[in-house]
Amino acid sequence: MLNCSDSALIFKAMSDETRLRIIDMLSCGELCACDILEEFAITQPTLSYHMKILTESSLVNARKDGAWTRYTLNLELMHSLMTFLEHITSDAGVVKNNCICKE
Amino acid sequence: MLNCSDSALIFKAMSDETRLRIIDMLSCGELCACDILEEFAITQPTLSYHMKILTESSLVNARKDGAWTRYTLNLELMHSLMTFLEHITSDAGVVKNNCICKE
DNA sequence: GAATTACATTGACAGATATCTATATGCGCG
DNA sequence: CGCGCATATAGATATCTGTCAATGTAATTC
Repeated sequence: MLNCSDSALIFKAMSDETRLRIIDMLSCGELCACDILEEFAITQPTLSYHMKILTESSLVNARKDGAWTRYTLNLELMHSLMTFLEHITSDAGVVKNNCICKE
Repeated sequence: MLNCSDSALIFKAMSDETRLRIIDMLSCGELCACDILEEFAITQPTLSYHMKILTESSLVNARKDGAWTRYTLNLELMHSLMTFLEHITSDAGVVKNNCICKE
């Protein structure tokens, strides 16, 4: 189960429109950086920077294939994130030992 | 339905551990700033800054009650956000006209 | 009405972020 | 090997973020 600290880092990775659109694209299947780059008005190093943030947060998996880097969405983590959201929005409380309503 | 631009702003508001813990606390019910402040090792102006980010993103509603400001969670927006997450992780694609898998 | 409580605003500042240009790395091919 | 393509890294820079101390504002209480 994700905690608030881990989730904050994941949400930070998702706090950029470009990166959300990349996630949306990857939901359709594996893509290489050059496929993604075509869809945006950004330079190649900027995309590389965004992909690094997405992979370091584990939201996206990277796989080397010759000269290409193939990216896929980490659906498992996305689902964990949705579970986390359900918990912090219900009075179950993720931070059970810290939630003042439990005192 | 939320788009990537709106959602990015909401995720930015959620990209901080303190703010996630505040959301978790509010899932138990209405709280005033002083109740929340007690749970953190931050100063009152810093909490005020975080509450402003949460309310401006519409994740949290603020209500004046005499000297107190009472905060509640905007569950409707949280649910919209979960729906958005489900969409960008399925090949339905939020950015339908932009998703390269549709070309 | 003076003191206290609850909260917001301001100004300062260190550190993080997003972007670019320039350059490096590493693979495949002729 | 040497060239071109795909991607990463480095360096520079402008802007944004989170935090604090100090101060302001408005309601409450005595």
